[in-house]
Amino acid sequence: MKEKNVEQITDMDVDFGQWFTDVVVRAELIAYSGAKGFFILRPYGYAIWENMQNILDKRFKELGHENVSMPLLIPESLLQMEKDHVDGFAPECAWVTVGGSEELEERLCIRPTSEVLFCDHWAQVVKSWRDLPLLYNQWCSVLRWEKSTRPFLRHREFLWQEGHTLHTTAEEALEETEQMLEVYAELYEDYLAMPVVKGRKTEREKFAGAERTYSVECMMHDKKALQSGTTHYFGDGFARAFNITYADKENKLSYPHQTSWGLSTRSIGGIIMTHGDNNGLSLPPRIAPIQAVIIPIATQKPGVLEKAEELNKRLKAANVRIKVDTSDRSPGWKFAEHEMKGIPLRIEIGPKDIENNQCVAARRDTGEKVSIPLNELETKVEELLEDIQKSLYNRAKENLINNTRPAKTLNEVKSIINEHGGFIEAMWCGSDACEVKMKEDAGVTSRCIPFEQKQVGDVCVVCKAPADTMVVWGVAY
RNA sequence: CGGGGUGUGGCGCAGUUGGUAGCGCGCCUGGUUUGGGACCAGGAGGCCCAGAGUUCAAGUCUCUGCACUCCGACCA
Repeated sequence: MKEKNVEQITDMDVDFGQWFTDVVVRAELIAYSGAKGFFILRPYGYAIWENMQNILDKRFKELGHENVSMPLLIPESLLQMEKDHVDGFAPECAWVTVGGSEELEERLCIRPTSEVLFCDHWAQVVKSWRDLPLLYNQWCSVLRWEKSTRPFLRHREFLWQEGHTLHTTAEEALEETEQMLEVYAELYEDYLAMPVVKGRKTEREKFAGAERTYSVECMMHDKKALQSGTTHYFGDGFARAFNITYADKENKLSYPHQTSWGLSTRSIGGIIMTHGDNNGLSLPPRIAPIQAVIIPIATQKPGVLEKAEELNKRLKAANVRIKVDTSDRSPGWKFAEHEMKGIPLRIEIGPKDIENNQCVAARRDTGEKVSIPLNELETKVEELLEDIQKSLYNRAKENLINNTRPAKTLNEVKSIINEHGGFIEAMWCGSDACEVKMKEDAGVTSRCIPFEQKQVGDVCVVCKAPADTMVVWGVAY
């Protein structure tokens, strides 16, 4: 595709960070607010989030989850009941200390995550094995006082969903943890056209207070890793800390087993950095708020607007998320604008087309233009959207495969990272010291221990002790 | 929290040796156009980030803040 928009969007090969910022602002996904790290999700950006919400919310409910709403504020004493958890989150909490003109007796934390709120509530309501499992989810925003902030990738306040569940057995809770990871993986692979690496986090990288953390990891276009969704298994640690007990079938008081899992608007940053190019955003059809835009050419010529409206009605009836751009901008302007906004398909209809009983469709992903006979409109558009979805996925998958490399020695890791970046598959002995060494020497962190293991060696990439665990390493966002 | 960058109409920028603010884009009105960011005419819009200095005079010089942004360290 021809290079355009250079005045407006920084070339991604010149400065990927600036490119990203340019795209989110120019495509009207986000606006900066008056407070650092607090971003405005504009209608177009929010619409992407709403589509994700719809997909996930439906899945959650199919799997038996119920939505709830927990308070925004957490009393300090409550936050402190689980030691690892408070150690993990206290450094980035924001506090409410004054109500009206009164200094508060106990300061209140603005939730950075809501585990303790659920625990406190469950300690009161859970009585019997008949009450379990509890499968809860909430859509909300949380606050973490990040030091450096970026649109989508690191907000101080961000929108997410957090699922929290309580089970009678460890097995059931673990199953839930893995099942929800699978739900996230499906969202990424099937809807966002983003291939994922599924796996388990190391001790060092796991969630504060969790016994196990799983994640889906994605590779961005600049070959850095984005942790794209996490699920946690807590065992009965929180239950013990918060004294959540129930009478089991033998009338013994027992501690339930717990999970939590979250996915945030960060995923929108992932879509941008996976599919975007120098012309702006490029959205997978299944998540795009507008899947195709009709551009009438020569709108004053008789019949053009009417024909455009007719195509609009037909495609709408075929459940395509479609809009007609009847504004009085020039066609060229509209082409560039809608490309920047990542609309997967553009449909041009002008006097020449009407004469030939056709329209012209242009793909956002490849720039390719094809003529479509009007009697095949619906089927061709659906085919094209499907094909764009697939080809975006395939392209991202290629990027992931081509930039994942095995390494046997620390030196090899370093040279791969310096030369190519991307993911590195290397064996690991399981020791924290070796993980730290990877970070210090090569600048990479463990992304996850993939479920799909490969034997890329017999010994730890750092200490040479026998190792049978393969870890994926990378530079993370 | 460290290092860099930037603060002048909505956005991007000019602004000379200090003399009281301009350009492009965008926006509004009308008209002509329309197959890759069209053209003409008219118009609206500014406590020059803030505070304190220096000076007859500060967008410009000097301090001190603040904000945003990028890159590191830390985290979804």
